[in-house]
Amino acid sequence: MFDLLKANLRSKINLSDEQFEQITPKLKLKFLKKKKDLIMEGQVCQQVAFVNKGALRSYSVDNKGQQHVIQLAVEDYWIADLYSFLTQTPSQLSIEAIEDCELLMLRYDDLQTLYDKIPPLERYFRKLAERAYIATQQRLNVTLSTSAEDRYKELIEKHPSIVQRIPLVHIASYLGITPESLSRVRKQLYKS
Amino acid sequence: MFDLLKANLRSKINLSDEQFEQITPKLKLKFLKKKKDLIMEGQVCQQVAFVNKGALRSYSVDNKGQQHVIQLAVEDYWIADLYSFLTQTPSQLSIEAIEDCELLMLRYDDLQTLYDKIPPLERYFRKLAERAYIATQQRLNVTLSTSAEDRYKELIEKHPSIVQRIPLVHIASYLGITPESLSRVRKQLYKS
DNA sequence: TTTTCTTCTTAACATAGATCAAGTCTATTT
DNA sequence: AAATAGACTTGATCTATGTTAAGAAGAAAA
Repeated sequence: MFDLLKANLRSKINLSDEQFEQITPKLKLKFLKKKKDLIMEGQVCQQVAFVNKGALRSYSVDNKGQQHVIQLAVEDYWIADLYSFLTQTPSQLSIEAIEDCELLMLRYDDLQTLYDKIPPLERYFRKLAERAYIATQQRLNVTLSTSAEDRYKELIEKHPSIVQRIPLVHIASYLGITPESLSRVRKQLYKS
Repeated sequence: MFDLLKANLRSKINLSDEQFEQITPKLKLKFLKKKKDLIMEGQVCQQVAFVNKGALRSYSVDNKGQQHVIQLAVEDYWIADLYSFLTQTPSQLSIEAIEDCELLMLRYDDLQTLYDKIPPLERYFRKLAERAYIATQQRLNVTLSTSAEDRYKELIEKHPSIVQRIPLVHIASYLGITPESLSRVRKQLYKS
């Protein structure tokens, strides 16, 4: 049950078995059915979720009612509305299961306590935040500088499994284009 | 010389004078003239810079030779090519002074050592990375969901000083539009 | 099996913003 | 003072992507 997370932590920091055993009691296993919400806009995001199994998306809704996929998460990723989680203010995002999910939930207060008890854990989340920042900056850069077609190609290269698992609507939204456009892009790609 | 940084650190973490005095010897003051580069594409980013005075931009160059502003930094901000800095691989970004600058430079190795000596400093950079991640995610969200005009309006609201100080070309690039388009957006805004 | 969703595709038309090409107005250099 | 460069604007035209609308094919529900 904790194997995936343990391996993930240990790939980035030094963590003794005792330290890991201080963490596990704080982790709550949660099952979430496809289409169900993990959090909804307006709630305070109290927990971060580590994905043991399944796939989820976080998305915002703009003033025209359109959804925009902010993050896609599959096994071995964390997902949360970090803004809400860190500031403990109501969420502007919603998170929804795209497939049936098995999640490990970690509460805000517990995490703060663990930071003080286990310095390597704070290092882990520092690194995680840094990587997430870099990745988002690169995504922004790609969004500003390349065509829809190139963005799709890049996604295929970087995350081929996502392209296969996740419905086209959500991928299109993640790329910042309409499903219709993505469909045309695909058609174009098959030609050549 | 260290007042701005000290205040900044202390607004986010608890830090004793002794701890701060462990940090200062590692900070090197650097003056950078307008239009000069802090780092150029291809170099490894060895240091992060805290801006005491002035303004800088980091930017990428795409395969058509077009520049894209990734980050704008003024007083009280940090700037670096974080990807290069964290992975210690050659930079894909360049950083250039938009105005004459006074910077405090902190080396990668020194920072790693300081993390071990001063846990609050690691906390500071964890928080910094988290905020940067959130801000970039929101910027991406805005870029994907709103018109050039609305993005410009939002920038004026969030960072009015930047809009006044920084040349239009760079603001346009930061917003992901051409200078011509931004000029038209401005014209449109003055009308109403 | 029939009906109803989902997911994806296709086509015709509309538009925000890009591109290309000048031109103005200041500031800086010579 | 003249010349050059920098910062911004304006207009005409073009294009990638959005919008609207419809339909196909498979999956799920009834």
